[in-house]
Amino acid sequence: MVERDLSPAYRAIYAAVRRIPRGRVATYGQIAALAGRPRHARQVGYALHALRPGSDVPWHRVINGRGEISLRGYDGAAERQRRLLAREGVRCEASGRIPLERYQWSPRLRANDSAITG
DNA sequence: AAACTGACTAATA
DNA sequence: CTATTAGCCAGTT
Repeated sequence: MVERDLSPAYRAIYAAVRRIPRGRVATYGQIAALAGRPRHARQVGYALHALRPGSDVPWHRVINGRGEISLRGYDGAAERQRRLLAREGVRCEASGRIPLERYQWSPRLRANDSAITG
C-alpha cells in the first residue's frame, strides 16, 4: 500500500494539487509539471487514485487536458467530482466539459485566485 | 525481469 | 466535432 511511505514523486504531486485554489482546476499534465515531473501526467492519476478518503488533497480539482473529468470505471465517481467542483463554483457546460479557458489555474496568480465571478 | 495497465496528451485523420 | 495512433512512464502482476 502506498499510504505508508509515499515516494517523493507522490508527495510532490500531492503538494502541487494542494496548491490548486478553490474554484479553480488544473490538468494532470499541469500538476505533473508543477511537481517537477513533466510528462508524468499519468502518474498524477495514479497518485490521486491512491489517495485515501478524507485526505486533504483536493483531487477533484484535477481534470484532463480537454477539460473533462477523467474518472472512469468508478461508481458514480465522475458525478461526485462534478458535484464537488460545482460546489466551488466550477460548473461544466451542457456537454459536461469544463472550460479550461475560464477555470484553469495558473500558479502565478496566487493572490487573486478565488472563484471567478459569473 | 518482462509484460500489462492506466484518473494522460498531443498529433492526425 | 469524434476516432485513431503513437508516445509516454511509474506501478502492478
